Amino acid sequence: MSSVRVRFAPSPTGDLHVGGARTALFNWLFARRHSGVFVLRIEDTDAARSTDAATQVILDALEYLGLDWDEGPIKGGAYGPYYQSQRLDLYAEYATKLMESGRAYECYCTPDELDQRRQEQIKQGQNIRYDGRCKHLTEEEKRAFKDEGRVPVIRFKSLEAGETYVEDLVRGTVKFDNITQVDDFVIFKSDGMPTYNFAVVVDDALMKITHVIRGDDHLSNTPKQIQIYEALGFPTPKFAHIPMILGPDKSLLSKRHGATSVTQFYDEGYLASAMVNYLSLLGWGYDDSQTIFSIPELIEKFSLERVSKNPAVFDIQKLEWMNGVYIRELPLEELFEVALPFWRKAGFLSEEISPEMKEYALRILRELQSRLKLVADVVDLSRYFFVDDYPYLEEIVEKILTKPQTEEILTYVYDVVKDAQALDEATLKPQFQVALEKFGIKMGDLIQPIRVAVTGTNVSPGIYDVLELLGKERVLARIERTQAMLKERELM
RNA sequence: GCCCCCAUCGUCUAGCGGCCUAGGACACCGCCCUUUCACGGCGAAGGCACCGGUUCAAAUCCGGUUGGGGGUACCA
Repeated sequence: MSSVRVRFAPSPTGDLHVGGARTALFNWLFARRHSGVFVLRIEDTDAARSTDAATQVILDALEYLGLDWDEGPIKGGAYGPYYQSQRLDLYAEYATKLMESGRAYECYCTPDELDQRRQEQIKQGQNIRYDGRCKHLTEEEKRAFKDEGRVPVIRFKSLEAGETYVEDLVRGTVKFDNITQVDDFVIFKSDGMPTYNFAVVVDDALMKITHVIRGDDHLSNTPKQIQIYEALGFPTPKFAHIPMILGPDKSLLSKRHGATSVTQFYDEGYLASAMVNYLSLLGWGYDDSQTIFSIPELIEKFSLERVSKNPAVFDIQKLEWMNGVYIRELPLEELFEVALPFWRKAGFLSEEISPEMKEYALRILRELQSRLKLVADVVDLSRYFFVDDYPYLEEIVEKILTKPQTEEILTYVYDVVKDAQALDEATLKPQFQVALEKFGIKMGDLIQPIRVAVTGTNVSPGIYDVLELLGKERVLARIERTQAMLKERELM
């Protein structure tokens, strides 16, 4: 049994889209599942749109997701180069073979002429296809065109009868009519670059790709590619077309639906484990009860047989939930590592971190862990732990600190804290209970004003944890700050 | 226009002729826990697009309709 070789072949024209990431993931899982080889190939034949920067972004995104490739950029391999722009002579070689065997020919029609004829075909309700008029050009005719300054393209001479069958691992056998569906398409552009449908075949064949796993949008192109494989005498690989990813409005997922690039998700603090898990569920499912899968589990359980046929809507809420699940499972030390860049960026922590500061940060994370959906949330949720001039949420002050007795309650708490041995629940709670009697209020009526006073908001971890973390000095200062703030408001 | 693909709760999906009164997860709603917010626990609501067949029996098979998606480039 020959070993599995699959590839992911992005074109470096922008960020890595989640659709591309999902395709890369399925290929990677398939390779790992079958102890095969995962090849990364950069399809940069569109010179106008491809950039080195975009290539780097894609490489970074794959690295972040943990999708390591066995052959490709940086790594190299026996079937390189892995940039299409460096394989031009190969494409020329195989195009020449097709010319020599009579399966390709020069076409001198200009884009304008082609477009005009296309419009005509549309108007007449005909199939849109190349009419083959350059198929039998004489040498004189070619010379005449050249003298006009025309630069030819090379077209593939497609089959003129019969049907082409795509044996798809996800969809079964799909039949295409050769006459109406496969025309003499361009394989070499006038700028000397191969087109996708040609280069992809040459590369996949030469790189010994055994399974082509790619987006559904390529299904219609497959018969063209199969005809090239056959014309060149290459064995055809197995195909598996996986469903598209859509936005909430059921149209193809794109930038206007919000975050769609892997880089954006990385920047917002999504864990790679959550991204991979979520992406794996877009177009694939295991059984009726499991949704959380570790990467080893995914590798063990992934199979093309269970890939679904219908397009999947990208559900950001489910991704967020899943990210929360993985954050909660993270050891505190690791959570600290991922939170650190966000804290630094917010200016809460500097480059140098003392052991005491790290200990403090770890204790904060212990309280915040169950409250995070995105790692980026850690900044807003921990602000008052790091800055003393934290903002007061106006509507919360209005709601909580304008109640009668607030002044007295704060003063009472101030005195309790001032004399307390420790700011833990065991010490404080009995004292607070005394206050309940004294003011005729419930625990919530006591704790909420304290919370707003020391954090500026009505949302925080348990109050005893907050007070203890803040420490006596800061708690007293904050109560004073709040009292001063309230006094000022009265004057206004 | 033509061709191809697809069709189970709002969303992702389980289901591959009888285990289905259609299961799970997210979201939503209610309750519990509770000092707020989360977490956690419990519960409710919610779907086989439609019409014909085949069959003793269909969400599952076949055909059509409708709807959605993709392709039809000197983009990939």
